[in-house]
Order: sequence, then C-alpha cells, then structure tokens
Amino acid sequence: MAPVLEFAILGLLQEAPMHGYELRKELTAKLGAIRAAISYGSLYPTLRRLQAAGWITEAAETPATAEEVPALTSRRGRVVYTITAEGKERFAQLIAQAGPETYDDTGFGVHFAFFARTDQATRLRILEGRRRKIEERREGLRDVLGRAAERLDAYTLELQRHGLDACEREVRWLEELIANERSGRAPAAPDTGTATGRGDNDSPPTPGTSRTERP
Amino acid sequence: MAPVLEFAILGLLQEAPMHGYELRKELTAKLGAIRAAISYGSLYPTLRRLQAAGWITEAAETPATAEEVPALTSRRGRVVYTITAEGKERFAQLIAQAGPETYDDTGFGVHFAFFARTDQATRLRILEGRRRKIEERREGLRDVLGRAAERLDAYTLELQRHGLDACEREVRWLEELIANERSGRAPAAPDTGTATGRGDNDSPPTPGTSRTERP
DNA sequence: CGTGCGATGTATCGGCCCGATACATCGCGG
DNA sequence: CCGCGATGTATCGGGCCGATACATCGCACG
Repeated sequence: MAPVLEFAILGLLQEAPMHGYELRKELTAKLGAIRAAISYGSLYPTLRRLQAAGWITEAAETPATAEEVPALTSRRGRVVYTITAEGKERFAQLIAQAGPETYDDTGFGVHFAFFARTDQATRLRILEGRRRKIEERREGLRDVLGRAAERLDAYTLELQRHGLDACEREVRWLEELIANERSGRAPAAPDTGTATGRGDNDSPPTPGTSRTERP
Repeated sequence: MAPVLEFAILGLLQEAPMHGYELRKELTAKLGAIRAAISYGSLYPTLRRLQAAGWITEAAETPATAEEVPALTSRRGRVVYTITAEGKERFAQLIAQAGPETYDDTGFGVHFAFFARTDQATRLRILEGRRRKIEERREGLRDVLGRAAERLDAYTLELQRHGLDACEREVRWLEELIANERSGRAPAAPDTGTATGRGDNDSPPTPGTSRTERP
C-alpha cells in the first residue's frame, strides 16, 4: 500500500528536484541505516509509477537554448524529477495514515527518517506503534528461548539470544525517544542532559521549514 | 542464486519430513530472529521449485488402506515433503560456496541458523565475511555522521547513530563468536558446557520430531 | 444440540524490490 | 591515446510478501 521507495522519493523531492542518480545517492545517505543501497531496478520503475499517478513530473534537462549546444554527441540528457502539489498531498496523507506496515523494520525506518516533516502527535503514535511491535517480537523470542530451547541447537539459540538483545535495546531506545517527544524537546541528546545548546531550528517542531527552494 | 527459503527448507527437511504448515511453523521458530513469519506466498512456490529441481519429493498423506476410511468428506490430504539425496547434496553445496549474499542480513542469519550442520572452517569463513561487511556498513555510517552531518536533520542523524550502534554491537558479537570458533569451543557458552564438539555427519539423531501424527 | 470460532491446512495473485546486466559520456592519469 | 572510475539511464528475471480464498477439525458457549 505504501511502499518504502514511494514514501522516500516523495519526501526527498520536497527538498529539491533531482535526477535519478542524485536521488539514489541521497536515498542511500538518508536510509543508509536501514537499507544498504537502493537499486535502480526499483528506483526507475517507482519513478515511472509516481509520474503515472501524477505525483511527480519528469523533464529532460535541456539547456536554455538547445540549438547553440553542439549536437555532435547527442548525449542522453539527465531527467529531472519534480514533485507536484498532488505529490505533496500524497506524502502528507502517507504520513497521516499509519498501517501495520508502518511498524515493520523498513517501514518504520523510512518514516523515522522523515520525522522532521511529521507533526509531533504522529511521531508519538508511530514510535509507540513500533515499540508495541518490537515488544511482541521480543516476547516471541523469549517464548522460543524458554519453551523450545531443548529442540534447537546451540547456534540457533545464540541467534535468538542476539535477536532478543537487539529487541530489548531498541525498546529502550524507543522509550527514550518517546520520553523526549512528550517533553517537547528535540530528537535525542547524545549524553549530556545539560542545555542542548544546539541548533534550535533544525526543524523538529515545525515541518514548515521551507528552506532550500531551488528554482 | 541461493534464496533464503530454499536453504532453510533443505536444512529443515533433513531433520524430518514435514507438510507445509508444520514447515512454516518450524521455519518461523528457527528464523524468528531474522524474519517475522514466512509467508505461504513464498513457501509453496519454493516447495514446488524444489520439487521440480528434484531436491525434495511431495507425497499426499494417504492412510495405509484408503478404502476403509469414510470418504464422505473428501478432505484434501496434507502433502508431506521429503528431502532427496540430491537435496542433501545441494544443501551441502550451498553451505560450501559463500557468495556476497551470504553476508547480508538475512543470508547470514539463515546460514548461522544452520551452523550445526556446517563445518568449523566454513563457520569461521562466514563469520569473518559477515564481520567485514558490517565493518564496511559501519564505516559508511561514520562517514555520513561525520561529513554530511549538517546536511541532515536531527531525526535522520539519530537513526544513523542507532544504526551505527547496532553495527558496533554486532561486530563485538562476531568477534566473540570468532574467538570461540578458533578455540574450538561450542557456539557461545552462557555457563554450561554440555554437548560440545558435534557436527560430524549430515544426519544427526532425530530430535524426536516424529510425533504429532494424528490420523 | 447447534453454532460459531480459532487452529490447522493448501494454494494463488498482484506487487515491491533487488541483483545482474547493458549502454553511453566525461575527466583524468598513465 | 587508452583505460578506468564516476556519472547517468534503463530493463529483465526472480524472490519474497500481504491479501485472499477455501476447507476441515475440535471445542466452548449458549
């Protein structure tokens, strides 16, 4: 329903129009923690899908006056993708509605990556939904480690233990983030709880940070 | 080349023949740490593919004498899947050859889950390959957090930080496992040292999974 | 005694996303 | 001048998932 790439592309193109290659680089930088590298085999078909839906437009990058450029080498021009008003609307709608897929690993990751464009109430809702999901996974792993321990070999058990550890760690992380959200503060303070003297307008509260409008 | 499901199914069917539903449950228990739940939409096609390749056989579960059973309700019999000699060979081959996909998240997970059927040298090779891959991911995240920090918002940075933390943690985990392997000890010893030094044959004693035969 | 409901059980379909692959240009160093 | 890595667009086959459909069994609840 709300594929990861679609969401991420609509989110990124709101900062600036881009061509495919650039988009992939930004995508990889932004989602590096949850995805190794976005494949062109999914990027280009998704772009075409988004254009068919009217959420983005693609325009061949043409010099101001095409004639004066030597046409000796008819280089295939880069295709620049720009988000439309409907696309922005679509993105807002995808943020608002949180389905079950919002809480799986990649779904949550991409939503989190665009929390700067998400209002606080929705951020809180997503964080709590994710926490619930991870808690369920944690209970499942505990069950297996408890009940079916003797049916599994030592390596499999070690794998479960490592997974369980990761779950517990993520729950703690989420708890911290939730507490921060509730207190109205910025995302997360690395260690020192004294005076987060950082950049204030990094756009935690207002998604209306309309900077980087490149014509 | 070596899809996760194919590997896992061949590994599981070496313990006992199973029908689809049971297979899915075992799969979910064994891979619970790396996969939420195996979908039938991938399980059944994979089973058919494996049969077409001659690595498993499927047999309709028929009562000993079909006639005496009341055929009033023509219940669709369960289909029991059994691994063939070629299947065992294929599994051994999949273990031996470690490609790049052996070290990604799910690929490594499923290989690790069947380490009890893997010789020590290969275990070591896989653990080190995985470590290398995670170290690369870690460096990538450090780069982004270092170089492109000001280009990203606070939430995205927090996501990268969390991912980086997970990488560092997994590297430590792998180091520990590698050290254990080198010392010839069992996987990871919380405390007890029971049942070490296994992995001799390709068909260990049946873990009594032949129960639950309800006619 | 019926009735519904959850577990068991097999199976298909549409769709996302990936890895491999192909092709073309540009700038730079050997 | 030639290769080689970065830039750049694009397709194809295939694995895996979520939704969906259909059928049986045992049991609790009214």
